[in-house]
Amino acid sequence: MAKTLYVGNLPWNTTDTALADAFSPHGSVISSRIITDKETGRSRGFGFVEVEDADAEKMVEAMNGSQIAGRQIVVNEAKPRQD
DNA sequence: GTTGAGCGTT
Repeated sequence: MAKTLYVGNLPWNTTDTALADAFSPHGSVISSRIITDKETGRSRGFGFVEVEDADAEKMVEAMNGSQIAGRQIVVNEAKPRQD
């Protein structure tokens, strides 16, 4: 089982690996992805991190308001994209 | 070489 976490307010140079590296010590990270613009190919400044269901709540509590690359980030449970 | 609220693709 896994849950998707929405991560916003990320620096432009943040990568999916940086997200996984930042969330890994706080719980089990299944996968991580940074959303990039389809037209420009550049980072949109936010991404998604898939983590274990049991750790999802802890990840949000631990990482929400935290800082990545010197910038404060926003962490929430992502809206269900598909049922 | 820019920007800053917002929820993504196979």
